[in-house]
Amino acid sequence: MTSTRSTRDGAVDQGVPGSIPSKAADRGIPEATVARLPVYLRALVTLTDQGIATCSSENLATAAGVNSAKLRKDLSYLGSYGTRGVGYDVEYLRYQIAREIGVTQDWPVVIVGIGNLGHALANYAGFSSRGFRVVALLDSDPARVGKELAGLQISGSAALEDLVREHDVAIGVIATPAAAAQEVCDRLVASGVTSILNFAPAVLSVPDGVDVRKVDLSIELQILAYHEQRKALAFGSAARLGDTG
Amino acid sequence: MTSTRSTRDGAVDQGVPGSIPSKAADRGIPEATVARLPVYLRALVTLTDQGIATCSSENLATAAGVNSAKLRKDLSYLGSYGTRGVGYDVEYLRYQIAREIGVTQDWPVVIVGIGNLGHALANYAGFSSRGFRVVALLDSDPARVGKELAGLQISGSAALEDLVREHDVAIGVIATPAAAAQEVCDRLVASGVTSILNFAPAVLSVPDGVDVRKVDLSIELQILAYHEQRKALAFGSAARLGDTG
DNA sequence: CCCTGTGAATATTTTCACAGCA
DNA sequence: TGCTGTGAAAATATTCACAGGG
Repeated sequence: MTSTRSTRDGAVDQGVPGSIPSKAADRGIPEATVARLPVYLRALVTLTDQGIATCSSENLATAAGVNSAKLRKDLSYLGSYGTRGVGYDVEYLRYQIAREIGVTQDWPVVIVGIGNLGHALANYAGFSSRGFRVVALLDSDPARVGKELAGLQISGSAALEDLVREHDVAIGVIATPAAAAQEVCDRLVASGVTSILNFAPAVLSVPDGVDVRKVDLSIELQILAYHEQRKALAFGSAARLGDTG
Repeated sequence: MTSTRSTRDGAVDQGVPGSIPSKAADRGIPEATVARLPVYLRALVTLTDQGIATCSSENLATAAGVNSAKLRKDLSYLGSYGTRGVGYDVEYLRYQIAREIGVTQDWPVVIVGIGNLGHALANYAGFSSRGFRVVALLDSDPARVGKELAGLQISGSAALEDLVREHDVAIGVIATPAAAAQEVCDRLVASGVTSILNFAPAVLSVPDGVDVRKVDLSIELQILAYHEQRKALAFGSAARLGDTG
């Protein structure tokens, strides 16, 4: 470990120069809560679509798939946006959460690697509707460069640095094969990207201050397989199968 | 909450009939550890590919992107597979983890919803190489039914129940639009599926004993956006922007 | 009353630090 | 000696349970 200390949320505590460490300015929301805010946001949008204007913590918790104590605790980190005895105004809470997450503004995003998955990501509608705008698609395969996809022309990878700077991109999506991921990551970071969503099955190493989140299909399946195996052992021939220990 | 109690790992504690609750039989591995085992497994495969036969916890931790204390603690739940003063035998440890996860056997999987994403999932190579075999592709769109993809013919959704039973499928992948997800989920569960990987942006409700994992692009992006916003506030015009508090 | 917001109690996860074995 | 395996401590996260405002 170096002398820079990681905070709870995996970001970096660099003792920000002119900042006052007052409780209000440094409203440190727990990472577990941050990860659930988008879920609440989506649930609130669903409620709005159903014409529901007010909801209790119980209603919203059900819609979000959590229990109401957790929901209330999570919301308490943002402030007091409910009314005791009544509940929450759906629109108002939705706006407050969107603002807290930072999706009241639009984030430009680049996608690198337009194979099967990159293709699907580029066409994903939820992107644009939720505060993100795909501004560039990049691929190193000359056969793909120049093709149009989701209203954009696929650029060659040489254009990466220029495109990131031109559009002031802070968030990059990597959907390349594992072997290319680290190099792409390095180039994105060098160009100014400070958040990366990685779909490549590789561990990325990045400097402090850069956030990486990883989405990995086969890891998710393996986690399910573990639980399946336990269920099978529990119900089937008890503790016998394959246990050579 | 009903009277069945959830265990730490989100599965169900049904007081398994004939099982002995001895420490060895009920090797309850913490969920956080279970989620990392596939990462270690992949790192070990990478080390093998590089011709490395032995590694220290430090080596493996670096390859997996965690710290060595965490790695050793995690591995300690599986047993003592290392050698003090030496390290771990890569092949041996790889096999032990694969067995613990349950990927020494092959799991049949169905994918429901063959749009952009389902298409990409069906073609995903990592599937077959990691203990999973796609045995059926299903879609409700007649225009897609009958088309061939990744060596399989797409079936109409009416065939769901038969296919699940025929192949004894325990794991289902949902890649339909949100509106269809719950119905598909219900049908999968009714046919015998007990683990679901959900790519649809919807909260699924399932009976006790069924595990659901969710993968959601826009949630991941929003989590990154939150941290981006914090970084921007920290470095930019300090704590002023949009903070009307 | 009803339902939010929150301290306090529990549970889980991570990290430390070192005993103990090859 | 060097590195694993693990109790104990610290940090996080979840749940309980109830004070308090509308």
